[in-house]
Amino acid sequence: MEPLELLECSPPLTREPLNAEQAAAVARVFKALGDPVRLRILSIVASHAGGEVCVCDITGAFEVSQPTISHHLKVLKEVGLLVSERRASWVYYRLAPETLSELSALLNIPATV
Amino acid sequence: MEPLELLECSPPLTREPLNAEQAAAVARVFKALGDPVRLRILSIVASHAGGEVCVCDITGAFEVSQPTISHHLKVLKEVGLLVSERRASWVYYRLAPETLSELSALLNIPATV
DNA sequence: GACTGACATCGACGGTTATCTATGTGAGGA
DNA sequence: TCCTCACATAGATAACCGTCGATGTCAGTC
Repeated sequence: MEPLELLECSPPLTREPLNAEQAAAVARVFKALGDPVRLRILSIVASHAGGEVCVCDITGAFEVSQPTISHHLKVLKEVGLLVSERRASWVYYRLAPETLSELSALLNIPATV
Repeated sequence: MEPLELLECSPPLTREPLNAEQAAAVARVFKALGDPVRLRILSIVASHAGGEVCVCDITGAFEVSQPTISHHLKVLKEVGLLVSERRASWVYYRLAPETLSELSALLNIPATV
């Protein structure tokens, strides 16, 4: 699956109404962002020096169980917000390029002045 | 309730990890955006000439029932994405100022070059 | 005041989701 | 080979959510 395809060709919300297909694709990503734990995970990854974090760095920052964190990481990965790579015993997550920027552009409103 | 307060003071995701309170406030808005029908409603309002639409203009664009549209409008209003005003028999919705821009800024990633 | 049209609220139902514990898997070390 | 550590998957459960039909509310009209 190519999670970003429809996202890339969706116009800014202010230009024209989204059709059903575009809306479904975009909503999928926003739904992933609509959970406090996932948002915090994303911000941990996004703000971390070096651009990537080990899962153990994330798990330690929350009170929820390790499988729950694993579940949230999977969701963020499935919608194209994160990518992962295994090195030895550890799995590292980093931001998928472009996805956040595309969302940002989608929500951007041209200056009214 | 002031839905925008925490949103305004939340740093971009890439600057520092969100704390639990910030994440909860932001997730609330993204959750509202995480439904295809609500996204389409928002894009209809955002892209409409004049900046506001009557509920009847929205209801006609979907196959879901009128109470369902009313429910979604309520959700979008509660998180501070839309505002409404009644004039005579009709209710008009328009974008709440700033909210979309704040979300856009939140997701924005500084250029890596 | 009674009727109609526009919209909101209510209560119910089915599907989804966040969380947990238990277990599986894959890699490195003794 | 066996153990341990890091992480993912499976299955269960309780809470949440999107949708509906029925009904309420508010404004204008006859």
